[in-house]
Amino acid sequence: MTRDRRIILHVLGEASIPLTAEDILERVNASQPGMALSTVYRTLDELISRSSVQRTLLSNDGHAFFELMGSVHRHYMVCLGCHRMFPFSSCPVGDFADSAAEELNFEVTDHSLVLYGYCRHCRLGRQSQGSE
Amino acid sequence: MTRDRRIILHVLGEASIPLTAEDILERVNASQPGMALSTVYRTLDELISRSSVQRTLLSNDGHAFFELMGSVHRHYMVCLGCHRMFPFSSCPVGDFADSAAEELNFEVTDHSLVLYGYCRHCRLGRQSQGSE
DNA sequence: GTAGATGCAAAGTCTTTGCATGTGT
DNA sequence: ACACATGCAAAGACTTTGCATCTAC
Repeated sequence: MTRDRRIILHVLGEASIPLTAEDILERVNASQPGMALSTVYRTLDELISRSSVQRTLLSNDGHAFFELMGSVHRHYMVCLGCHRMFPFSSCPVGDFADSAAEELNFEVTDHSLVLYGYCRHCRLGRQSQGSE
Repeated sequence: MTRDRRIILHVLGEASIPLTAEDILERVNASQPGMALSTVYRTLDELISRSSVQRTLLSNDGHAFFELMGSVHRHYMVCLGCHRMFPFSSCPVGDFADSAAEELNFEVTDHSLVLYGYCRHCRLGRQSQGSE
C-alpha cells in the first residue's frame, strides 16, 4: 500500500540473501535518500505480520536478518571469514524432524538450519597465511 | 582456577539445557549470593575462549544461551508456547553438510539446527482453547 | 606487592516507542 | 479533516567496558 513498504519489498526482492535492517536502509537510501531506520523496522514488522517477510536466525552477534517469506525452502552456509551467506535449497530436515519429534510428542512447525565454515575464497587465505 | 569460574561451570553442568546469563546468575545466587551479572558475562567469555562453553543459537529474541561445550552432539526442539527446550541427539546434518558444501567448495566446520513447534503440553492447550 | 578477579555503574549496540509533523484521500 | 505513515530522539533490553576495590599468591 505505502510507498516505503513497496520500496523495502523491492530491496528484499533484489537481494539474494537475508539483509539486516541497516543493509536495507543503505540500499533504500541509495535510490530514495531520507528514510529513517525506525521506518525500516516499523515497515518490517508490518510485513512480517502479513507473512510477506521473515526474520531469519543466522548468528548470535546481535543482528537480525530479514528476507522475503520464502516461496522456496532454503538454508544458508555462513562463512566465518567474510561473513557472506550462501543459500542452498536441499534440506535433510523434513522427514527427520517428524520422526524425531514423534518420540517427544512434539509438533514441529518450522526449523532452522545453518552451516558454518569457510567459503572457497577464505579457505585459500587460511591455507596460505595460517591466519586472517 | 577461580571460584566463580568453578561455580558457573557447575551450574552449567547441572542444567540439561542451555541457559541465559540471567538464568545462570539466578542459580549462582541461590547458593552464593552476591555475584554480579557482569561477572557472569566475563566468566562466560573466558570459558568460551577456552572452549569449555559455547553460545548456542536458539532464538532471535535478543537472549544468548550458553551450555557446556558438548561432549555429545545435540540439538534442540524449542516450544513456541512455553519456550522450553527439549534436547535430542540424533542429527541428519553430518553427511548432508559435507555433500552440500562440496558443490560450493565450502568447508563446513559446524552447524546449527533447531526445530520449532509445540510441546506435548502446549499442543493440548492449543487444541482445546484455539489460542494460548 | 602484583596480577588477576569482581561489583557497580556507565557506555554500547540493536531495536522499539512516543510525539509531533507530513501525506494522501 | 482524518487516518495513517514518518523522522527524530528518547527509551529499552541485553551485553560490554571502565574503574576502583579486593583476593590470592
